[in-house]
Amino acid sequence: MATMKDVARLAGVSIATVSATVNRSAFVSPELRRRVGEAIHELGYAPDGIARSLKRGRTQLIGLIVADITNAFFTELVHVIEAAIQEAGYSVLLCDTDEDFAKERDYLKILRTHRVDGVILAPTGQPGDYAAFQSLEQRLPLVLVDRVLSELNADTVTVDNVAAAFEATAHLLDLGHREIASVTGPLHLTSAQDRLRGFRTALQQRGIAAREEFIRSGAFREEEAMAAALDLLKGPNRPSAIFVANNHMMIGVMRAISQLDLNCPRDVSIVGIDDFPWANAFKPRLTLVRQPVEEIGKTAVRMLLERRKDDAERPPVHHVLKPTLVVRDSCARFQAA
Amino acid sequence: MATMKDVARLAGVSIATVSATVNRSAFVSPELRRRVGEAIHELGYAPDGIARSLKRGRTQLIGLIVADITNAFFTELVHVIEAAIQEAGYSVLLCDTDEDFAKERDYLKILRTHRVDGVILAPTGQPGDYAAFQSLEQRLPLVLVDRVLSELNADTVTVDNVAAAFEATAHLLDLGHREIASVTGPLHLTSAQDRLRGFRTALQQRGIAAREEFIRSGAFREEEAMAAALDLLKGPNRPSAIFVANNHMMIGVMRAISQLDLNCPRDVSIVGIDDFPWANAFKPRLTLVRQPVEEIGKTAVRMLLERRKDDAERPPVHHVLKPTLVVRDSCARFQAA
DNA sequence: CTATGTCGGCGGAACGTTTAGCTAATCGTT
DNA sequence: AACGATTAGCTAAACGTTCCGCCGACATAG
Repeated sequence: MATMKDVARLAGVSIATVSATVNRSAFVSPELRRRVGEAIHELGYAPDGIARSLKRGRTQLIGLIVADITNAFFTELVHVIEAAIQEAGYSVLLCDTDEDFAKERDYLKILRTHRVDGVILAPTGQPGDYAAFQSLEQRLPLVLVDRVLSELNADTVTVDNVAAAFEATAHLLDLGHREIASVTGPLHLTSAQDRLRGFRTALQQRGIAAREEFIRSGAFREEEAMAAALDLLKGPNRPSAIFVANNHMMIGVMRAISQLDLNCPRDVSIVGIDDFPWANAFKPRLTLVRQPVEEIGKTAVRMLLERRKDDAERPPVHHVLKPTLVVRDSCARFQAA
Repeated sequence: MATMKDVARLAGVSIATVSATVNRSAFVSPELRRRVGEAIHELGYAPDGIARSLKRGRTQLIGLIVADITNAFFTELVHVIEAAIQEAGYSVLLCDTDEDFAKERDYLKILRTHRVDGVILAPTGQPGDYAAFQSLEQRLPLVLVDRVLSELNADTVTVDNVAAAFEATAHLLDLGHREIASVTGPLHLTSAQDRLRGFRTALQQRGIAAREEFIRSGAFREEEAMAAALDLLKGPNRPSAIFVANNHMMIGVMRAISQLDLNCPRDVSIVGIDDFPWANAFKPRLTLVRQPVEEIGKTAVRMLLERRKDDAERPPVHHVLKPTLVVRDSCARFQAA
C-alpha cells in the first residue's frame, strides 16, 4: 500500500508538502498541488488513519455500547446514532453486551485500547459495578443513554420513564380498569425502576391499592415475560389489563395471550412501552408509549462531541425527554365479565 | 495517559521488557514481571492500540456494512456477526448505508482509511457500480453477505433465494391458490431477482401462467409495499394469496390488509421471507421462510478470518445456505368466494 | 584459564503521519 | 543597494509501539 513517501518521491516533493496538500493545512502552489494530486491518483494512495491517529492523538472513533441490539428500541437508537456520528465525521465501534455486565466491562477496556474519542453507553451493570471506573477511565468522554448510573457522574440522555409508565397506566385507569397487572424489568436498572414507580404512582393517585401478586419483574426478555403473563392470565381472577414495560416483554405477553386463546383487547387490555415498526401492522394494533428515539440519539451524539471540545471539568448535564402515548386498539373500556 | 515509557521508568526496566511482559512475547524473569505488573497497575497503563496497529500492520478491526439495520434480518445478522467477531478478538466498525450506494462507497473509503483488517458487506449497488473497486480496494479481504456481486470476485455467503421463494409459492399452490401476487424488491439486487425467479418457477412448474399485473417490484420498504398491496387488494378480482419478498414489505402488506379491513388468512393468504421475533406473537401468526441467520453470520466471519491468514490469491468460495419454510397461520386453503 | 554457548534484557530502528522550525528565495521599502 | 518581511517548501523530531540484533553474565567444556 502506497505511503506519503511514495507519493512524495513520484511527485518530486517532500512528504511535508504531500501532507499539506492532502490536509489543505498550508498553502501549496498550484503546480505542486497538481503534481501531488496526480501522484496520489496514480498510486491509489489513501492516507493511513492509524498513523494519523497516532500523531494527532485522536481516532475519529466513537464506541457505542448497547445492552441488546435485537431490542427494537436499541436497533432504532443504533440506527440514528450511527447516522449522526457518521455525519459528524466519526465512525462507530459497535459493542453489544447482551445485558451482560462482564461483557460490558471487557468492551470498555477494548474501546480504551482502540483509543476511541468517546463512548455512548447504555449500561447494564448494577450500582456498585462502576466504582472503579471513575479513575480507571481517565476522563474518557462518556454519555449514558436510556439508563442512568448516578455513581458515574457522566452526561446522560433518558426519557422520563416515570411519566411514561404513569401515562400508560392512567390510560388504563381512564378506561375503567382497576385490576391492572404489570410485567416489568430487572429492578437494578433505573429504567425498570422508574417504570414501576410510574405505574404505582398512577394507581396511588386514584386511591387504588396495587395488588402485589400482579406485579412481576424479571429480565427484559421474551420468555420470562411470557411465563409471567401465562401465570397472570390463566387463573380465574385475572387482571383486566396489563402494563408491559418493554418491547421484548411485549412479544412474550402477546404470545401468552395468543396461546391461551384470549382476545386482546376484549378479554384483556394491553399497554406497553417502546413503539416499533410492527406495532400497528397486526391485530390488535398496540397502544404504546413511544420514546423519542431520534431525539435521544441525536442529543447523545451532540453532547458527546461538545464534551470533547472543551473537556473542562464542567459538571455533567442530564437531558430528560418526554415520551408520548400512542393510542391504538389494544386497550378497551373495562366491562365486568 | 501513561505509556510504556512511564511503566519502564517506574519499574526500572527497558520498554522492550515492558512490551515483552505485556505481550508474553519473550521470557521475562518472575522478578521483573512482578515489578512491571505493579508499575502497570499503579499507573493504570493500558496499551495503545493505535501505536500497536501502526507497528504490527493490523488493527483488529472489521468493517461491517449493512444495507439497513432496522430490517430485522440485518439486525439479527449484525447481532450474530458482532458476537462472532468479538469472540475472535476483533471489533466491529459499523456502517449503515440505508440502501444508498453513495454512502456505501464513502463507507468503503472510510474503512480503508481506518485500515480495517477486513470487510463484511451487504451491498446495495447495481452491477457496474463496483467496476473500479477491484484494483482500488487493493485486496482488502472482503466477504459479501445476503446479496452477491459477480463483478467483485469475493467470497460470498447467501441463502438460496430461489429455493426460498419457490417453497413459499409452492406452499400457496399446495393450498389450492392460483391467483397469486408477488410483492418483491428492487430487481437490481440479486436477492430480489432470485426471489422473483423462484416465484415464477414454482408457478411454471404447475403450468400456471403468472399474471404480470400481480407482480409488483419496488424498494424494500414499507410504504411502497403498502401502496402495492392496497392497489392489488382493492379491486374486485384480487389475488387470493400474496408472496411478500422481505420483512419490511411484510409490514406494509399487513397494514394494507388491516386498513382494508380484510382478514388474513380468510380473505387473503400471506407468505413471506425472513422470520422475525414478532412474527408469531400476533394474529395471524405469519407463515414465512426463515433464513439461517446465525449460520450466515458465523460463516461470513469464519471465511473472512481464514482469508486473512493465507491471503493467497485463492479463488473465491461461495456458500449457499438452505432456507426453511415455517408454517403458521397466515395461509389458508383456497376457497372460491 | 580461555573458548564456546546460552540466555535475560536492552538499545534503537522502524511503522506513516503531523507540525514546529528553518532555509532560501523573492519582494517592497528606504 | 541594503535590509527586513514574507513566503513556499523542506528537514527532522515526535507519536507509542514491536522486534531484530546485540551485549554482558554466567555456565560448561576442553
